[in-house]
Amino acid sequence: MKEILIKYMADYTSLSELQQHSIMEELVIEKFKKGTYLIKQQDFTTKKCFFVLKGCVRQYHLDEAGNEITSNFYTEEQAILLNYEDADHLSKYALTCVEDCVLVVADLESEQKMYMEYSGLESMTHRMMENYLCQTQDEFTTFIHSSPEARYKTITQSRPDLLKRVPQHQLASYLGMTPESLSRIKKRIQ
Amino acid sequence: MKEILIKYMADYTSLSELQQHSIMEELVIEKFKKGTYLIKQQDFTTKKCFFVLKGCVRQYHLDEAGNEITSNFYTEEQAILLNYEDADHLSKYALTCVEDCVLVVADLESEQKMYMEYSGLESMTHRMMENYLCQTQDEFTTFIHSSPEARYKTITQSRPDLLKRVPQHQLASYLGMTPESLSRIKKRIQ
DNA sequence: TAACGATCTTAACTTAAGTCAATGCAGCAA
DNA sequence: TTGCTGCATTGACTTAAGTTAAGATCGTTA
Repeated sequence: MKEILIKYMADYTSLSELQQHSIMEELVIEKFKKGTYLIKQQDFTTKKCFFVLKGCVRQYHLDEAGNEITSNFYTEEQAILLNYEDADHLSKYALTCVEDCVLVVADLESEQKMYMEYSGLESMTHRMMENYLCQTQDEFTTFIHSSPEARYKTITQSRPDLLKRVPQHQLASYLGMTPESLSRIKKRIQ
Repeated sequence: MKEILIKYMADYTSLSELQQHSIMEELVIEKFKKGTYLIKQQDFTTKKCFFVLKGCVRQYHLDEAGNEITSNFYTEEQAILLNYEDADHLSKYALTCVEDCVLVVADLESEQKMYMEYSGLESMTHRMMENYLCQTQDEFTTFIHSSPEARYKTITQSRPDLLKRVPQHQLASYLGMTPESLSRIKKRIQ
């Protein structure tokens, strides 16, 4: 399991192998059963983040009408940053395990502590964050300029595994369309 | 002009006033005429970033069919991170000044140098980046789950200034719709 | 096994947005 | 002033996606 992290870090880090291993030892790795909530909408929360080693986590919230709006699926090697911008510290989103999961779990204190301990670590996560941001902006652009059908084709290419792992109606929501539309699109394309 | 930056930094920083001012002195601030390109699509580029003190910068690219796809407008107090993920270091996007602009200009070296010089600065930009990422993800979610009309209404609320500052057809592209649709939507809402 | 609920599909209908084309309008240059 | 150019509006038409509602399928549990 840990080799996933090692591999991931290797792309970014200027840290020594020794440091990398020692960091790994300090990380909190937890297992969660399918259906578990990592956090619920409106939960009080301090800063938290996760890194998916195994499994699939869904991020969603309920809109005014009470519909579930799925905003993201996180799978292997993806980082989850929890939005907690509001002054009240109540989470806008819920995070729930679509499958059994193995996650690295971190909070603000543990993160700060590690940054103190390993100089160079913060600049590494900083760079990871920048890349993640740019990638998110790219996806934003492609999505916003695509029809629902084009968005489905894109996801088919970029994350084919999701189609198998996730219920259609949740995927439809993630793609910004109704389950009926997604069903029709699939039929249209064969 | 600089008070904008001071104000902005104040929200994030743990740096002393003295340090803040000294950082400000080191920053490169440049003026650009309306129509100037900060970077063109396919330009070779190393890491660059900007911070808008005054003016409006448009980010766009040409799609396969040769249409201009506008992906962002950056205005006062917004940071521009250039996407340069590709190994070839060719910029996916163009950045052009919609108005006369005053920008903080930074590149990878100057950034690294400052981080060395002022400990605590990197963790500040790191936090800014996290917030920016979460905000982008939020926008992504609202946009993807909105109709073109709803997106227009949202922008009307969140960035009313844009409607005045930017040509309609570019705004339409940014909102992921045709200029004709935007025109009709405006008429519909009055 | 049967029955229930949840999910997915299908169908009929409505509507908003895309497409294509024409017109209107403003700014600019000759 | 005239005419050019680019942008915005309008109209007619097409189409894909939303809406509503009815079945079909699947899995779970009693």
